[in-house]
Amino acid sequence: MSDVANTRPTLAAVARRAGVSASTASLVFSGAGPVADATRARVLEAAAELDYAGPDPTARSLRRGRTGVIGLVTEDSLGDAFRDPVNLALLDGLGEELSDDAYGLLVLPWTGEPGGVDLGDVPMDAAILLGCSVDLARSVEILQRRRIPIVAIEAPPLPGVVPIDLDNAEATARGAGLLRELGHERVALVTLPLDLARERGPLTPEREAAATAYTAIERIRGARSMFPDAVGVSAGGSTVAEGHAAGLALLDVPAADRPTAVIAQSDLLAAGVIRAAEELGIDVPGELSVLGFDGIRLDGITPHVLTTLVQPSVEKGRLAGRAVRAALADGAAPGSAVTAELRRGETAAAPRAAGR
Amino acid sequence: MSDVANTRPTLAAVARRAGVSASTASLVFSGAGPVADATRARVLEAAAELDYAGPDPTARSLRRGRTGVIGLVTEDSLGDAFRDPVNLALLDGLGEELSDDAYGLLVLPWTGEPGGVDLGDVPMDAAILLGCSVDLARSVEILQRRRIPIVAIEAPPLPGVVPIDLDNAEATARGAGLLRELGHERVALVTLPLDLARERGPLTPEREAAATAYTAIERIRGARSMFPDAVGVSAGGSTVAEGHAAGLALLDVPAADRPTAVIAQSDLLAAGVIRAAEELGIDVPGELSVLGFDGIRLDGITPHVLTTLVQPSVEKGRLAGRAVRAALADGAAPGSAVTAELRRGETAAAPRAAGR
DNA sequence: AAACGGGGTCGAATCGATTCGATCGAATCG
DNA sequence: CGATTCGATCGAATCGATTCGACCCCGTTT
Repeated sequence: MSDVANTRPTLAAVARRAGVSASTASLVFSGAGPVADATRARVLEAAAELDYAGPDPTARSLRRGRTGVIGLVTEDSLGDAFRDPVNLALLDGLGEELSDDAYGLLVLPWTGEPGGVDLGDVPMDAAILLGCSVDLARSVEILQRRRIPIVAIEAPPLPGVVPIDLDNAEATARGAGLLRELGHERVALVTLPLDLARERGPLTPEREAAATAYTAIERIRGARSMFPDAVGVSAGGSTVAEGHAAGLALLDVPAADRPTAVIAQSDLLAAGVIRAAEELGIDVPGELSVLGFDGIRLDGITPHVLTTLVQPSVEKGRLAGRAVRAALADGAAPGSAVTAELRRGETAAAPRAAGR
Repeated sequence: MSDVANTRPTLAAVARRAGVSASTASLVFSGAGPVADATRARVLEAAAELDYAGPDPTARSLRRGRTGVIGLVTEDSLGDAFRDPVNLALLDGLGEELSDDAYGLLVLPWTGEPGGVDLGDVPMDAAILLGCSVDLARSVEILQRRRIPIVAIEAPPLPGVVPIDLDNAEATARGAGLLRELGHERVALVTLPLDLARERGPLTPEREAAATAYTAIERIRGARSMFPDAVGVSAGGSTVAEGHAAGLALLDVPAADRPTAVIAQSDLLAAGVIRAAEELGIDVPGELSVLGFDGIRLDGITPHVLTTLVQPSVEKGRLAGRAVRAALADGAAPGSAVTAELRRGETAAAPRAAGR
């Protein structure tokens, strides 16, 4: 009652007060091991008297070698990472799997270099890399030295990293194939940001070569497998506004130079392109076909059912969650791959169907 | 090279190999204290040889008493918490403040009881409560026992908890006042979920009395200060779809029974109500005025500029971040309050303006 | 009645670092 | 040239718990 007043009580203090050893007190709180009812009651009473809040999580983590925390590394700012509906769906799946084991999700925006979080300094049991580019390799190394299991969602293959893959290139190729079948020849691309700089602007061979964002690169590759010479514009993010700007850049030109189809790398970008077309008086799909990617719900954002590649976002989250759990339990880690399916919506048709 | 092969190397091992004491090796990595260049080099070399990844964050946390983690407690599922644009904006503000000190944000969905995360078991330096209801009081107690500073955003006042408040009741009253001035008398409410159950349905005195969601309660109170007898419907979430459903419930009735204005507790709900009105052939604002709350961007979700109460969401995040930093630095914690401002948009007008 | 078994408790080692105070040699000062 | 100071390093204590093996006592089994 004298020196314990100010400082936080410890398990040892509780044990002393209850007249038992620290080991026994520990057993009371952890639930493991047999403890006589009378003893348990005495310890709990002592704890209540001292206002003890239970074992310190940090100390427990050290001893047990587990923190109960899983890091989610993103390359976006905190807010932007979750502004993408695909990531939200992924979070749903992830939450489903992780909540069972009461894991907490530690969101770590990885900005590149300056003063940001050093992945090596963060206490966590495993890491999930979300939409991370090639630059991350160094951080991956640190985590691996620390023997932390890593699950990467749509990342370039790295040794020791469990991949959750999406057939970005192949799926895009399938979508592009549809456009080709319909008879399109002048096709333009609207891509996701190419790198951490997120600079928007026309796609040049140099910029493409310097790109680091894996998903964007793969989808470009898929599109180019059908339309090798397609022109394009890179957006500064996956938003309707960015798609709108990109759309204007591509479509606000003499009709002869205008593409007859746009391959957008996300549904939000596609919606923006469609909006731009509407503003310019270009009929979709009559004069312009638009292909999206993701298959998110576009409630009221566009009146059309988008022609797009529907990816199983929630499932990706579940798979990532399961992979983490498996890695933590067995040490073994099942990688996996999912597939996006082409949905023929209402925004793709044969070129010049309007009969000009 | 023999027994060190399998297990993770420790600072002690590195020190031994470099021929220095553990204390000196620690100084090398922490940067504190003077170390001779030659010694430093030797230690780093030893570390490299052993593939040492730097001091273990868990051990460091225990010794230092700091984890570098801040808990963000929400009552939604992982995904749903971030589906609300207001929360995203808040995250932006929070990230701004927290990234400087390289704090990680640990997202903790608090589901109530079953097997979810126990807030007492999570290693964190401070906690931010986001949109949390009265039920949380017990968890708050645990955190306080653990001497963890708590910042609560829009929560009922609790002793020892730093509040970041919004004038929900007063702002709503101002908005309702506008409707009254315009001449409305039959006004209906569309509220946010009343509790963790999120049951949708008509507002009854019993349900209102049993409500636990602070923000919803306050906004109802504000509305009732102008329209004591307003009928209402509670939604199951802050989404356009929920607003749409609520709108249909309120508006799909004989015109004589229909309210002339709806006070929605969020912009998304308001957008849903407007959509429902459109479907029913009810003109907004001619036959129905709609008031929102939040002031988010509703890009293309509705053609109108919403009449709404614009709250400074990003600022709330910043304030919360600053409060956390202050609490961690000084122990002192500045609470604060922000105000929502009425924006007269295009969705409120005098009743029956269409001249029936 | 001796041996056995097991529930209940305790001591001591351990998890991996940080940090305070002490030590020691060398450089600086008067 | 002796005294003081400063830089570099080390030992030992500490952070707060968990856990393994040992131990004791008492009820069973044969």
